Amino acid sequence: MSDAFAASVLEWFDQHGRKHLPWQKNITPYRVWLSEIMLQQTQVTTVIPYFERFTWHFATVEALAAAPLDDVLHLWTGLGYYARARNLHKCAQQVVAEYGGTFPDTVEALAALPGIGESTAGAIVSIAYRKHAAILDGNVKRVLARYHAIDGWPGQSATLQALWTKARENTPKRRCHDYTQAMMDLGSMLCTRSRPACELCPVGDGCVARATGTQGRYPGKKPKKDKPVKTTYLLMLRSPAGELLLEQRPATGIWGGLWSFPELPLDDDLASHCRERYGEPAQLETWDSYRHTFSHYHLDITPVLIQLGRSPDTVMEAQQTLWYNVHQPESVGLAAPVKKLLDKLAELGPLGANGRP
DNA sequence: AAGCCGGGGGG
DNA sequence: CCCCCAGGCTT
Repeated sequence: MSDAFAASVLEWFDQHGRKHLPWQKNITPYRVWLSEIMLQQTQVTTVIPYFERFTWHFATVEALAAAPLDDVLHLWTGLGYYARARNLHKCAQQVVAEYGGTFPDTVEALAALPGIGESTAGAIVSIAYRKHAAILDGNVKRVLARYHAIDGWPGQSATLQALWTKARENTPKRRCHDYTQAMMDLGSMLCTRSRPACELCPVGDGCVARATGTQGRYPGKKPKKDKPVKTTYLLMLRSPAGELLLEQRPATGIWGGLWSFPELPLDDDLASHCRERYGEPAQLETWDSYRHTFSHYHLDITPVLIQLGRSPDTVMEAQQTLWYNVHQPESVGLAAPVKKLLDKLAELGPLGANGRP
């Protein structure tokens, strides 16, 4: 039963599967691991340029382990879920310290490392080491949920267990590495979220969802809850030399470890805050606010450009600060909205003009 | 079991 | 606007 399923999937893969993605060239455990971490909750087309930059800067796990965390976060800027980058760095250091720079080859040992869960471990074992292991990523969940008509949201443990059981049952001993890749290709190329191409599916004959026309029901959808809206000023404090003041955020929480503009609650009196803190000759320019959406809330941002008459005597609080030169960028991690604002500030020109276009 | 954690692509 | 993506960690 499972053999027939795998055989059909593999036959389709030989003809139509993807075989030229960057991490499919020069396959090593390091490169497979790096790609799998980047691909967590992130689409292939988004990951590709990041993967290229990362492997260019860090060709080996030793190089990654030896790098400053700020360099890692810098290269990760824009990818999101920055805990992945911090765990990536920590994991590299553990692999070097505990395994002499060679990734372990079992699901158990891999899943004990930071940032590697059961599915990512299975992908490394099967693809990099060509040993028997199952995966269960978003693609495989969708394929199996439809094929077996498994009800429920995969976030529920019962649903997840049912999917894992099917995933393990269907994974063949032979050509396991190709099967792993094939299932991900099947999910992303044919068994798509909307309008799946069932006519082209190699296992369409046995698919319960197709037979009953219920592809849209699987996998079960996550119960949605309305996201709260938060608001803030982002203070773009610009020195006479044109540099911007950035603060490093705490290691945990949103944008953990990244550098960002000082924030001020939208309720506060902007003018008096600046007067008290940065001296009178400051010029304020409030930009149009815009919405940045996270996975669990909206953040309405109002940027404020504050041109300082002189550099304040720093030492705000215990927080780490730096003056950022938009024309000679530091190698630090930046939140996406911060990077966008810095890019916009760079376009405004060397200095002088404190107005927008 | 539920919440936290980004940003972007596509409908 | 909506959805969800090669998930894992924390509580």
